[in-house]
Amino acid sequence: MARRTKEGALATRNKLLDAAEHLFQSQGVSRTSLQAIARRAGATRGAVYWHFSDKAELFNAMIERVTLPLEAAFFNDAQLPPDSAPVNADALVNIRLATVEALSRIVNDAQTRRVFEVATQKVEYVEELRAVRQRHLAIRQSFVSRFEQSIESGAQRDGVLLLMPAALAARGFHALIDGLIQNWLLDQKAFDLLDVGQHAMNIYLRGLGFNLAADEETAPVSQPG
Amino acid sequence: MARRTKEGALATRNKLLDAAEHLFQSQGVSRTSLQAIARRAGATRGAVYWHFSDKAELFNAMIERVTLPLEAAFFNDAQLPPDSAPVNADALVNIRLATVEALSRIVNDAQTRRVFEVATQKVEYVEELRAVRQRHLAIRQSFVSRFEQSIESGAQRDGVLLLMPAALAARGFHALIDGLIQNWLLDQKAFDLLDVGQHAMNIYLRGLGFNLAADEETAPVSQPG
DNA sequence: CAGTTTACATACATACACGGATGTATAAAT
DNA sequence: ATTTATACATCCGTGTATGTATGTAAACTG
Repeated sequence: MARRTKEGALATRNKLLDAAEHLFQSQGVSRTSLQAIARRAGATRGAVYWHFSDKAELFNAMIERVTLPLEAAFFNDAQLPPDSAPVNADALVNIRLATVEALSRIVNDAQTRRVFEVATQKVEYVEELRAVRQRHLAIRQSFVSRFEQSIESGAQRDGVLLLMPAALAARGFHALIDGLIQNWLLDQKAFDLLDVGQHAMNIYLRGLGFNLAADEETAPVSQPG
Repeated sequence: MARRTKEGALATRNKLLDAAEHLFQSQGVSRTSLQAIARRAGATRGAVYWHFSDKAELFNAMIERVTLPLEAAFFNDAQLPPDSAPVNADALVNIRLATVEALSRIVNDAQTRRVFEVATQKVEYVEELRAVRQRHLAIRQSFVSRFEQSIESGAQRDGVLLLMPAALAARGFHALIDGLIQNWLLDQKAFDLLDVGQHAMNIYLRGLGFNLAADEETAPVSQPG
């Protein structure tokens, strides 16, 4: 066979990535051959090598297919149009909403969950995947920076005296969320990610010095009845 | 050559595990052959197969060589002899001390750090390593349970009204510490694990409702001058 | 409609890794 | 002093992954 059409080619590409997701999840990345990926996608290794230069690039594409939209959502929702509430200065609320939405997506979207599981448990981050690691670190840094800004501006707005430099507080906040996600992915029925996530987040912010009593109702979204 | 002596055999075994640690760290578990491990240890695959049935068992032995003493230290230090202070009822202080010591060990002991790095970044948790995963989950659960008890008893002792069920609060606490460790391992010069760890821990506990002002001096250990 | 490019499929050459079989020198038991 | 089990070393057969080279039909181009 050969070239079907440009849309057909893109469909093939997506099928390959779909197959990779599932196989990586069940067998791990290193034990999954390109042959197996191609077979599951109803194609051959020829198709794989046409779309991707090697397994590392395929892996990278698989990750980005999920994380790019997720990052966009995060950075858009975080600076959402201040039409719902005039308090657009309260960056802390934005962060909390965005965090809840991220947790929610991990819980509810199977593909996101699958890819996260692969990225955290089913792959070895060695030299070959240096690019992925670098990107991961960069994204993490941008998250932490955003947290830092939000915490700092929130503290100034509310006249809160932070008990810890904002930069370090942001590290802790990120680690808390990240740790919850990773632990939940390891044993998904051990606890309710949404529930524990929201509570823990509020506890941490309260411990930082914020008084969340006022907007307490804002945080537990997705339960408006 | 052949049987040197029982001590010699144990030395060989340890050399094999040492070699495995370093090779796993730099190349990942799956890309490291038993042949390479043997070579680095100054032995051959024969020695490997004598001491371990396969790579999974070798990996498991490598993990346990570090985690078994660490667990013992944690569960001993946590219920340390109440001679230094008569307040042995304050389980919260014990937990905080044990946590700081654990972080400290990760920062200061190269071998512990190495094995943690392998366990979190350089291995794929697939069927073959189910035993390791099960053990990991069990240990985590015992940690969380201990946290839960400490939080609950601490709250009762201090008359603190917890803003969250102790079981969930413990999940959050564990996720915070675990997340900090994992993030630090990913980029060890991004922040100071001891510093951020202690601050974040105190912030979280304060957010839970505890007033740590009294024993605040107890927490920032390892800085007595 | 002929040529070119695209989107794959097929075939092959190379390269290891694994596990098991077998060999063997030495320590320990008798 | 034998015997025996131990602690390895060496060799080999088999399976399988990777990368590349080449074949080819369909789509696009002019």
